[in-house]
Amino acid sequence: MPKVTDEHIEARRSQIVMAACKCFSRKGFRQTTVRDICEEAKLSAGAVYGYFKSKDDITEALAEAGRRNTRALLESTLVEGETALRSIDRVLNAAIGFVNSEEAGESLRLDVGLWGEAIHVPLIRKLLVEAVASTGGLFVELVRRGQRDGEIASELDPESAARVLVAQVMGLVVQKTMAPEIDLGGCSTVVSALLAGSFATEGSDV
Amino acid sequence: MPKVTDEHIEARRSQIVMAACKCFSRKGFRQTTVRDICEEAKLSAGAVYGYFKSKDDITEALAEAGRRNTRALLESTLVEGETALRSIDRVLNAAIGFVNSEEAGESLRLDVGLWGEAIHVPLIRKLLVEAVASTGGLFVELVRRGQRDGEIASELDPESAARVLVAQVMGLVVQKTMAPEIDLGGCSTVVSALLAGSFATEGSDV
Amino acid sequence: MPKVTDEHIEARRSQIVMAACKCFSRKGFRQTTVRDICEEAKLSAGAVYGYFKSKDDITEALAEAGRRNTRALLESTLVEGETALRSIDRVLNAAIGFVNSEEAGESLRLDVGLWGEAIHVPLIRKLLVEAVASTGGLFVELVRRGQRDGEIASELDPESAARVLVAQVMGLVVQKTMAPEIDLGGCSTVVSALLAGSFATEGSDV
Amino acid sequence: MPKVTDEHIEARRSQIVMAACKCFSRKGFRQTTVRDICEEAKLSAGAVYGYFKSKDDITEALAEAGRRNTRALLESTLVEGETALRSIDRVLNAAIGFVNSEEAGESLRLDVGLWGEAIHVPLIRKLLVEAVASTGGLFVELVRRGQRDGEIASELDPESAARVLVAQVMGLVVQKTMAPEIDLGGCSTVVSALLAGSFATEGSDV
DNA sequence: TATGAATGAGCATTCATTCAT
DNA sequence: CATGAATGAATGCTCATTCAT
Repeated sequence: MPKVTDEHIEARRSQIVMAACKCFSRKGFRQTTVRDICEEAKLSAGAVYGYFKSKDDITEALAEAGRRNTRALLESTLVEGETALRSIDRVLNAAIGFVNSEEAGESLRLDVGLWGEAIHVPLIRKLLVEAVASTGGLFVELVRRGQRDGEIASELDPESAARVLVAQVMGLVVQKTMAPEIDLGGCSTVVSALLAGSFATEGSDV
Repeated sequence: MPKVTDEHIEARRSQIVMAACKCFSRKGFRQTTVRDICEEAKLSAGAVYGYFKSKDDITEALAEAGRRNTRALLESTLVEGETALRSIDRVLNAAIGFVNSEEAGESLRLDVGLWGEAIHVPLIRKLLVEAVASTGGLFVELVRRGQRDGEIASELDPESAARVLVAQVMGLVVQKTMAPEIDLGGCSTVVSALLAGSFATEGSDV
Repeated sequence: MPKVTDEHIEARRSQIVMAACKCFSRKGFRQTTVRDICEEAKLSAGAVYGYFKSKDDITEALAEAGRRNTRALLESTLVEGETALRSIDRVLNAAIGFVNSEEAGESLRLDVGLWGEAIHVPLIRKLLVEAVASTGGLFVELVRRGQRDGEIASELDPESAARVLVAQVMGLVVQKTMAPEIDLGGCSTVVSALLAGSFATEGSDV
Repeated sequence: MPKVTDEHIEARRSQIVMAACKCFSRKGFRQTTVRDICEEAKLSAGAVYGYFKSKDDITEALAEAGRRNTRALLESTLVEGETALRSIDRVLNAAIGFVNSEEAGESLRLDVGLWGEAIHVPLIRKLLVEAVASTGGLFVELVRRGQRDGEIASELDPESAARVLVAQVMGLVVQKTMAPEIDLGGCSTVVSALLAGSFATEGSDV
């Protein structure tokens, strides 16, 4: 019974988090009631409160789950034995491609909602900062490798570079969420050009 | 029935919007009550409802005001008789500098909160899309001029380029809001490098 | 100036009462706001409160005005040199005819609303009781004359008879107000039959 | 999840309706707050809103309950094997007797309040029209039987006659509600006389 | 007097949370 | 463990009334 209990607990928690996920991305945080989540999870209020101690607690679990997903998504994109610059370009384009896809909508709305929520819920903020650090960490490593290999300008701060790269995608997430009808296709090309140094033409000066 | 009426109305609306601004950036949308706004504005509930017909109405006015501010901020940064590429760089760096500054915190938190809110409040979304379009419009023009002058790669879509540039700043806004302690100083350098084509070293390949 | 003032006061009060009358019969008491009345009267709130000290005060003035109208209406129906029974029949039928008419609707709704209101507003109740007494008084006199002239059964209590006669009309008012589409035409005939003793056939027994 | 659910729901609804009934007849609709009802029902606001979706919803349930009561009251008065005319007389007198009784006061005030409310609440009006139709239906049948048996003048419209009979009682309800101190004793006699044709003396002419 | 902006107590209603079953 | 009825504080909003101009 003890073993079952543990898995059972995880299964239930996950069931609730997924329900909350659907509700939040559908109606936003402000408008989602615990009742909504209960109905979506086909569980009674009492049951939900057996697994989470408050609505904010559910939200936090959600943020945590989101962080794991994002990281997994990014890592799956990496390819062995590829130059760092190429990896950065590939990961960025994969991310933009995902943001641009139809099926990403729900999770994107959820993310943006979470960012808005983070402002006044310290724990969510903490989780989000960790998520950015975690994602950013991957870029930091790539940038460092690029610099070591002489591909990336060595005077740039790797942390800042990673931050800029992550920010690029985050900004596009916000825009796509605001106006899902826009097509991010051309943006990939622009980002690649920026990375490759072909945004500005040879000889022009900043 | 003095003639002040019209100015008076605007003054009051602005007073309320500013109060809401403070409250929202302090506690978030979900947590700010109409009462909070009334207290911050030192006005009674009845008075507030004489100028706005609902809490959401206030939020909309807030978004509208934000849009005007952002646009004004950007335009003030432009300098006559400068190459397009330089202008883009200057505007971007000015924006990042602002985001990085202490005093921007409140308005940044407000923006991010608004983005989260936009998801399920169509009017806010509309306002935000317009704001992005308005800001982006400035970049579109700059990119076009840059292409005309042979400074910027002509095969890039100006709209997408503008979107990418705006996204860059938006992403940094989110990050700074999540963790106000981070310093965006190095990011400016990275962004400039990206624009100038010196992110990747000569000869490296994407 | 003093003379003018007095007439002026009366004119304004009447203007307000008539506006309230329209509003009440249109939206009911519960739903009519002082603002509604002000708008209908094209007067400011301050002005209205200069002539009446509260919303209930307006309502009372309304009831008072209604009482005067009803009495005047009834008296205008009386004809000199007619038997009492005939007069009763004529007045009753005139009343039912009025109730049945299109244009009576507004004032009917107002009356029924007033009756509902009377329950918890003592002064309105008092005014209504006086109105019934005043109207009833006319019937009491007619019944007494009918009894003196041997037309009406002498063992009946004139007060009760008057009450029954007035009630007859009041009940029809309620019904017509609930369902304005019903036609009270046949009711006149029935009431006349009851008065004339031809409701039950000769020889039948109660 | 015990099986009590259904009965329980009905019990609670009835408890709330009865509490509302008390409050409404005591203070009128305009003055009764949901809080009053909650306190009278010894239930929390949340509980009340679990059984009714709005204050108006409670009012409607009240009207519906009233309709059932009235109909039941009337039907219990009917006696088998009695002439129609006698039945009409008996029912009418029973009704007037009830109206005249001390304990009827509360339900009477409620009715009159409901009539006033009906004016601008369509559903209440509908319910009331049905109630009148339901009560009237009983009289329509009696009148028809009376006409078939030659007791009641055949040229009278049964529907109108029923309407007149019901109106008679309704009018007395209003009067008694306005002035509970009046005694309706004599009115019964007058109504009987009208039915029996002995209101006007033999030979007098309408 | 007339105005209408301002007041603020009060209202109907919601919803996170608890707890007896 | 699960249930869902019950709680009640809190919310967005209204409106009778006042009062400085």
